[in-house]
Amino acid sequence: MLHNKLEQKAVESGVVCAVDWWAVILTRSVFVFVYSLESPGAVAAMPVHPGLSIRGAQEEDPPDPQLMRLDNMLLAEGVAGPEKGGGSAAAAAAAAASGGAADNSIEHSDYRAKLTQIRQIYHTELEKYEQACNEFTTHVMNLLREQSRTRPISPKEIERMVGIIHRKFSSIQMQLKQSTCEAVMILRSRFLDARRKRRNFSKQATEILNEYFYSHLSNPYPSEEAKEELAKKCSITVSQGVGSTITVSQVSNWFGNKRIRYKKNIGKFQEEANLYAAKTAVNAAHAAAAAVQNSQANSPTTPNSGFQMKDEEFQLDSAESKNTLLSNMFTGSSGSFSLPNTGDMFLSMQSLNGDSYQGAQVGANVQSQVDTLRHVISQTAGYNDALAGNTMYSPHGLNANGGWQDARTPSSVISPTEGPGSVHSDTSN
DNA sequence: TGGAATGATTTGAC
DNA sequence: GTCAAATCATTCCA
Repeated sequence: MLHNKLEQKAVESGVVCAVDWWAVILTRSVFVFVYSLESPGAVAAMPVHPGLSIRGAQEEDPPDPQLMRLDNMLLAEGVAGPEKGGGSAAAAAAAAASGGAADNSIEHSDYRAKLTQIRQIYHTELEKYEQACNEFTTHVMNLLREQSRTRPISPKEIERMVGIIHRKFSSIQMQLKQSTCEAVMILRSRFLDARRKRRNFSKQATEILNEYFYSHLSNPYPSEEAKEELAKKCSITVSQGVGSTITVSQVSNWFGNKRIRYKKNIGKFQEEANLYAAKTAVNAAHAAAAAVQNSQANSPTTPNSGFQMKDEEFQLDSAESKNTLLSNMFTGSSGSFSLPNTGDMFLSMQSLNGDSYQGAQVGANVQSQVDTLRHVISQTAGYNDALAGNTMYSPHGLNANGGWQDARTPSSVISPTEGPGSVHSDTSN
């Protein structure tokens, strides 16, 4: 009876209603933030009510499993707990989950910035909430003190009232944490969705990747260094909007997809393979010519001594004049080329590869291009039975089981114009 | 608009 | 950890 009267008085004085009202106010900020992800600026317009508090209740109440789950989640997401660079841990986790893109892309920093905002809102509201709870408890205690003048109030009664307040504020706290978790989840899903959103690579990027793939057809497994190099090369040419770069994992994805799809449908990729093989072969010819010129210039008696073949060292002008034999074999740049005498062609490449330059780096450097040319030759000459075991003329380096020969010991040549002479060790395997 | 192409993800083996 | 394979999800294009 007395209790009912007291509660009624509390309601009349707006005490209990205020608690429910606070539940709305305190959690609104977080919700508003979530919706403001779409329309930033709305947060600033929201009024903020002065606070409450309930620290005592948190210490006294038995741990709520749901609350514990929320706490753990907020900690894991980097919202609760000590600040570590504005939730960078969560951002890194999200980046890792999205394919290991450890780059500081715009999207990444955007995610971090928004997570920091959520964290700030959460802590501000939590602080206000604790303060408000303390004030509110004090207010109720004063009310009880007033009541004690007219009637005796037992400690049990006081305890019960405080308990009611604490439970109310606990539920508010739960709502705040829930809202924050939802905000983080929404942000995260949008962030990940945005990354999942597929964009085709630029033509140049695809060309670079294809060039590498077809020039290493016998073993299309680029090393980490090669992947990095390719990613770097591709990023230069990619223009897909702000923050669009090709990462190492994207390069890995690309090669993974390419290997599978090539193997599944060799016929379909034939033309493409020929095109790139021809392209690479011309490059190889140019490189070989440059090597010849270089070696002659450097040391007439000891050819090729100390020669290092690299893209930037190509001497295309002289290559043009010294390799008309090979260059003339390819007509146009569309990939359609004629091989009137594939045997001769192969012989000339053999001599390039082994005979004339045996033991020299030049020979090693053009090895992959020779492989590519062999592929062209074999295709043109009708060596289509790739899986039949003719490894000499295997157009794609696939073994009889359908796997690439020596797939676990990849060649790691950075540039299609480089050869096995500059093989990098593939630490990933 | 439907199918092809393609980048990303998942799963399981190693 | 990487890989192949299957699959999903999106983009491209006739």
